[in-house]
Amino acid sequence: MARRISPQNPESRNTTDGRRVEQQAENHRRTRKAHLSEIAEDYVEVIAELIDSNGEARAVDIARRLGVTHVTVVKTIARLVREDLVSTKPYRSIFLTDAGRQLAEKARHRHQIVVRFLKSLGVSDAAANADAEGIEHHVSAETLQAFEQYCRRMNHE
Amino acid sequence: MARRISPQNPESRNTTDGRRVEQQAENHRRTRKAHLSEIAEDYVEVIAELIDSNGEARAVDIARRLGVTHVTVVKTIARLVREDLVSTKPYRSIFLTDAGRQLAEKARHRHQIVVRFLKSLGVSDAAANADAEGIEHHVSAETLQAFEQYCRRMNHE
DNA sequence: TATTATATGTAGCCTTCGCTACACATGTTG
DNA sequence: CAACATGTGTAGCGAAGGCTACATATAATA
Ligand SMILES: [Mn+2]
Ligand SMILES: [Mn+2]
Ligand SMILES: [Mn+2]
Ligand SMILES: [Mn+2]
Repeated sequence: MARRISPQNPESRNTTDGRRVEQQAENHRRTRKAHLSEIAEDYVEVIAELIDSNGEARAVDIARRLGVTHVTVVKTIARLVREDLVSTKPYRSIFLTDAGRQLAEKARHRHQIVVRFLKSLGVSDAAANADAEGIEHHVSAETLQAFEQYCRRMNHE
Repeated sequence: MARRISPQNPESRNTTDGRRVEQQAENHRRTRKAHLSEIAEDYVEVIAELIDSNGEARAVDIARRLGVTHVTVVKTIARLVREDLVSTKPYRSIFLTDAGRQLAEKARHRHQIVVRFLKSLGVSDAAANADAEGIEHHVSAETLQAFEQYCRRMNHE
């Protein structure tokens, strides 16, 4: 049983199939890579929100909003500093660099569109907000545009 | 500048705001948790595919489809064994447990719905397939239902 | 101002998912 | 069956994101 059709046996290794498999791998790689930027996006998004509403972003507030401890925030912020998305001074609050502000703006924009889209589809506010937090990071420009278009169509009728 | 309205100053700490912040934290926690199951879902999904098409799932094939090395596969499979989703014997291929099969079925189903939904929205095949790989893991039952409903509406007209 | 509450920072731990390098088992083929 | 190709396993590394415990700094207040 369990006859071996695959690896060493070329049967399932034709070019067509090989291309399909490579495409699948590429999609998974993209998704994994997206996950690396997810956290960065959520951080700068929350930081931008805090700066808007409070005038500044402090580690405890970021921690509270992300549901992690302040230690985790401090460590992650260190990475974001390395990546030139935020800047800090000891015992002072956290600032966005130009790149960080830009990323935050993009993230916020996308977040809003995804939420609006889900609501337009008939999803409840609670579920829309919850799901958007994950979905937002995996939406390509093309898909985002489709979401926007759908919202527009819904409103203009 | 940068007046301090937040932490030690109660101004932005009323109950309403506090609840909103707690909700936001909960959404982020959910998303993080979802990420832990993402990889498990992708693995069992790919394993199920391979068993269907090849009669068995081997580490190299899983690796090829996920775009990682076989070492990563072996290590992750070890975790899935601990979690009772798959089983292995040394130098033999990889099998799904009942729980694994069940999860794979759910993952495949969801994956298909998300892809169909995106295509129905007008997204290209390439983008739909790529984006679905990430989106699928962040779609609640409610949202999935909304996706299905939309597809049905599109077909029945 | 002294005390207390809150915020920030640091040390050190864990887990997961990646990788390379190399050893060993199994399958294929001359 | 011997040689070679392919698959599997293991050792050991790194980066990230979590955490607790504890030290230090800053802010609020008695
Ligand atoms: Mn998010
Ligand atoms: Mn967001
Ligand atoms: Mn996936
Ligand atoms: Mn999938």
